[in-house]
Amino acid sequence: MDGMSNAPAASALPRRDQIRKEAARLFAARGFLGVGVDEIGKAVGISGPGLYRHFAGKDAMLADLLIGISERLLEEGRRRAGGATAPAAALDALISGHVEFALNDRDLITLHDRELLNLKEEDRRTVRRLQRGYVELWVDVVRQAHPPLAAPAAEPVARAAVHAVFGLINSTPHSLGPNPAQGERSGLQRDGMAALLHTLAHGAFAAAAGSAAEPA
Amino acid sequence: MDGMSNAPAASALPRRDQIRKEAARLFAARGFLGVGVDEIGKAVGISGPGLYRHFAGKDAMLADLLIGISERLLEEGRRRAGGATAPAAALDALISGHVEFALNDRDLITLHDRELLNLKEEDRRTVRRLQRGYVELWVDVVRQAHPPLAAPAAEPVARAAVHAVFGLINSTPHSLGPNPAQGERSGLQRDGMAALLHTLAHGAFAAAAGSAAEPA
DNA sequence: CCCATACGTTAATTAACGTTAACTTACGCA
DNA sequence: TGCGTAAGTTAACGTTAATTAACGTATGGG
Repeated sequence: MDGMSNAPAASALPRRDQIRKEAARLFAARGFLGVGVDEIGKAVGISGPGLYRHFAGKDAMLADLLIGISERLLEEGRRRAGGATAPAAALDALISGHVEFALNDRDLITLHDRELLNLKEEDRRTVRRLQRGYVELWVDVVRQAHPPLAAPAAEPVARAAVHAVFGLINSTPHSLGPNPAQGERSGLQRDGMAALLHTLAHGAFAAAAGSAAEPA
Repeated sequence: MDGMSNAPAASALPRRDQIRKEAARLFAARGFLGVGVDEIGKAVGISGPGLYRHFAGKDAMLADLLIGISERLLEEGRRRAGGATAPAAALDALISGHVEFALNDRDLITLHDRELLNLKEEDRRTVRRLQRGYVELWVDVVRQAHPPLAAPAAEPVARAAVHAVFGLINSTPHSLGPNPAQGERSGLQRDGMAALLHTLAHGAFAAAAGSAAEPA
């Protein structure tokens, strides 16, 4: 009655994960409504309705992807922020983590803020709750790391700055080539891009703190 | 044979512009493929296929919107950059202009980088050409305003930073409430948001220049 | 007066898509 | 051995959506 007692190491990925990966790629490339189930099936080597053995429907695939990445972002963010000793180090760790996400899981980062509107109400609420938690985490850490933003009146500023920095880091899908698969990047190497995003994010927060310090 | 010799001041907007506005709002809210022509028709007071008297098809509406905003961004950007005396002032003017766009035309900014994949090949090429021109304009100005980025090796850095700052400024749709129509904002007032985005953008570019100056 | 044109309407056409049904096949295990 | 279940297959169903056809109506100039 368990159904999956042993983890099959024979094929690289379990079917379900294989579907997740291909669906994410296709949704990111052409949009949730622009991709048919037959196409997802073909991408994993089965055809069309065979997917219904693994997911309840197309909606369920998208929900699985968006909830999954939202959970992982929040969990990893909490771990990193909690593992730091000083606020500045916590912020640094959050930024590094988000940059890693944006570079490693480009498809999911793209879907994360592009396809939320295609979720059914309940799943959308779930994702939004997780996202809200993630934002709160960042806002708290940013305000601790940058004292001028800790003033009560500066809370909306800190919050808006966090959203803006998300937009900044999540911009990588637009600024890199079409998809991972090459060693040659369009210009900047992967590590260079990570370092640059890190720097830009810190610069943005520092500027926000500076302007909040002298509100004139 | 001209068809529109006089500009009708009777109704607020000509039908065509009315359609543009409502289509942009609906596409931004639920995605190009998630909106039917009947719905667009109802939003402007006519029903369904009546739209075909004004646009060749649904694709043509999206193309019109995306090409239109790309042209206006590039044109206004060139005007602002050209009207400045010093590179720093030119960059400042570019940032202000883009922030104004993001705050005034949220729907179009959203569509601009979300629905490009729903364009037919030819229109997509047109939009991309305009976008490329806009990016080139920014890259040139940023490198003049920040000498460390003018080094040949720093060109990819400048380019990536420009994309990142676009992501930063364009994040406003996510960080503000659902849509314009209220005087009360979710937290930050409109002018405060404009000032903050301006500050964040400058901070990011300054950080990029700083890191390029000491590549260790 | 009358007809060409702009602007709509509703009905019909056609294609695509998500999902379900009905039916195989391989296989672990009592 | 034989049965239950996981995992597919193809065919059918029902819906939806974009577009086109066929058909009205006002209007303004010749």
